[in-house]
Amino acid sequence: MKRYQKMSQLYAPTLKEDPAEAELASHRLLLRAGMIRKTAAGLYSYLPLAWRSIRKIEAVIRDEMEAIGAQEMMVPILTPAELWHESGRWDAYGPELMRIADRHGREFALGPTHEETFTDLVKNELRSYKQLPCTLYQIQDKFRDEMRPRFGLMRGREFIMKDAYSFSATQESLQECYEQEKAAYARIAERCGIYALPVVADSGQIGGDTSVEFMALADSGEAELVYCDCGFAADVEAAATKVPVTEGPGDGTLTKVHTPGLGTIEAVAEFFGFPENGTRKSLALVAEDGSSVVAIVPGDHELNEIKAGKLFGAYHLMSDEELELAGLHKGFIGSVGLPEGVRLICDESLRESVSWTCGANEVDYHYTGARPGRDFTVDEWADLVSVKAGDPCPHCGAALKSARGIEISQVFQLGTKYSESMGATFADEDGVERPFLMGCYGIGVSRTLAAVVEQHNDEHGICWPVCVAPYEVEVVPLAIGDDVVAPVAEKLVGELCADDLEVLLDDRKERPGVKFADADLIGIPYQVILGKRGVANGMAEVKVRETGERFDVPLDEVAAWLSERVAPARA
RNA sequence: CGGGUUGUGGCUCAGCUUGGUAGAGCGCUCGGUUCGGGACCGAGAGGUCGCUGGUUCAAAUCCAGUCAACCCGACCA
Repeated sequence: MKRYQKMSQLYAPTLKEDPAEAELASHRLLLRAGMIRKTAAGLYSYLPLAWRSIRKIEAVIRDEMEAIGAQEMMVPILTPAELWHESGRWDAYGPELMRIADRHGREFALGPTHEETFTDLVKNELRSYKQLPCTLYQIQDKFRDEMRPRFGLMRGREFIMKDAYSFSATQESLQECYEQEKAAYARIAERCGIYALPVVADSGQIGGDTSVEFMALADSGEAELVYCDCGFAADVEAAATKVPVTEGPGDGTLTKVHTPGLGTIEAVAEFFGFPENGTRKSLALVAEDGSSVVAIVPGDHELNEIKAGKLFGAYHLMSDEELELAGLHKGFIGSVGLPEGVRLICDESLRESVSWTCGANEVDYHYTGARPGRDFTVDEWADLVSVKAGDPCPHCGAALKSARGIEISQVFQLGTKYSESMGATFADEDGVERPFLMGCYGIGVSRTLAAVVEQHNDEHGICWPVCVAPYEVEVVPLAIGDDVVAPVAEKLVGELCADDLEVLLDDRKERPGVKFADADLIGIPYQVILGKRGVANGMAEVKVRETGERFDVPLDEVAAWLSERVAPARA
């Protein structure tokens, strides 16, 4: 027997107009539906409706964690600086780590994640391989002093996260823990009503399936990813594939061509009547160590900033002054005849190509038919490009598609990074002390809520999937003050509660239009509309929020009708 | 942290250029009429115009500083 909530008493201040501060659907609708309120930049209060959904998401997580044997616990949000010094992250984490000092001047950090705390916790108690593997987790507020908090719950400075840490004796065991978490994460996303793809997040490791992010597909997502029907998906920042390259025009002999004013890839390609892919894009940059570099990629691709960062450190593209100083000419940079002291680094995809079209390092001239090894020397071949839609899938070769996504969770194999630096060891079968092999697994709980809304809304408001809806059914009696409808609503609500349905009753003395608008905005999955005429005929009208379908159901069958549909849809 | 924009009742905004009694719509309160898709009529309440200083007889308005928020960028389980 459930209790029901009267809307007249519900703290859910809905807004008729869009708040000026909100751009994203989730941000706008959660505010308008009276589910969240901003307390300060990047800090949000969860009002009763949102909190019910959050608790449902947490319930799904708890269920899936229990199923794989992970144990829930709780550590302090406040973490002593010593732990961060041990791992080296007090300095490495940077300004994003929120620091605080107590009255004695002792320093603490508000936990942005808890590898240190959990590693420190277990290192004295998990002493033997016999106790392993062990996975512990918590659901707790996390703090990150984001440079730019935005998009409501999507990127806050304080947010709810489930974080799990596994401790294993062997790589095989770590792999197993990791796979279990990964599988659980896929089920969690699905049970929360989210369409998410597991995305390769770090391909820098050779054969590296060491980190996967789950991306809820949404145009508003901050991450760009490429994916393939074969199941491959990767963040464009991390994706690597063999980018196809076409040879440029000409017969393969080095030829200097007058190209007055053609300083862009587009103009050059048009001039030669060749696709942009047949040209070579040259970028001049200054690496972190101050050295000058020319990086060359296929003309129709972009230099990947993350990959470049790994090669060149904190680099920047040359300004006009720096170009001049280095003896380079904007729009006409190329591989042939580079000035002394400029390193030439070219993308892997170009290694087999023997007829390049690129700038001549002379204003208003390009070369065609430039051949590496014959006409110029490449100092280094490296993976430099951002993979884009249409490039071949590295697994099956089909054309990749691109999409945007919201990162809702991530699983990661840490190895011994923390256990080694913090001296967390156990005794193996031979009595030898070894560092734990660790994994960590995070889910952005509050972000998941936002992602659900991003994927389930229309022009009228939110369309909650049953599994995470604040309530399952909203009963909307019309005809205010009518002495027939009100008692019928009361009776019906009693029946629904008896069937363990979660019910919101709109008992407010509002006109029908207001009730309908709020019902659609808040987005409870099933609306039971009780009008004067229908009730007189013993009928209710049930509206399915997400599809807009309407059903006329006899009053005494409504509870059964709803139970039949709601129960199987629960998470 | 760089670039841009904005701070005026609970919300959305006008007024500022050209200084002179602080406005509208929505929301809220009371009375009445209405009642299946954000009603109407009437009567009200509610704002030191982000903050500090300056100019002026006089500042929401002009000037300087400062704080905050939002957007773009860089950054980010």
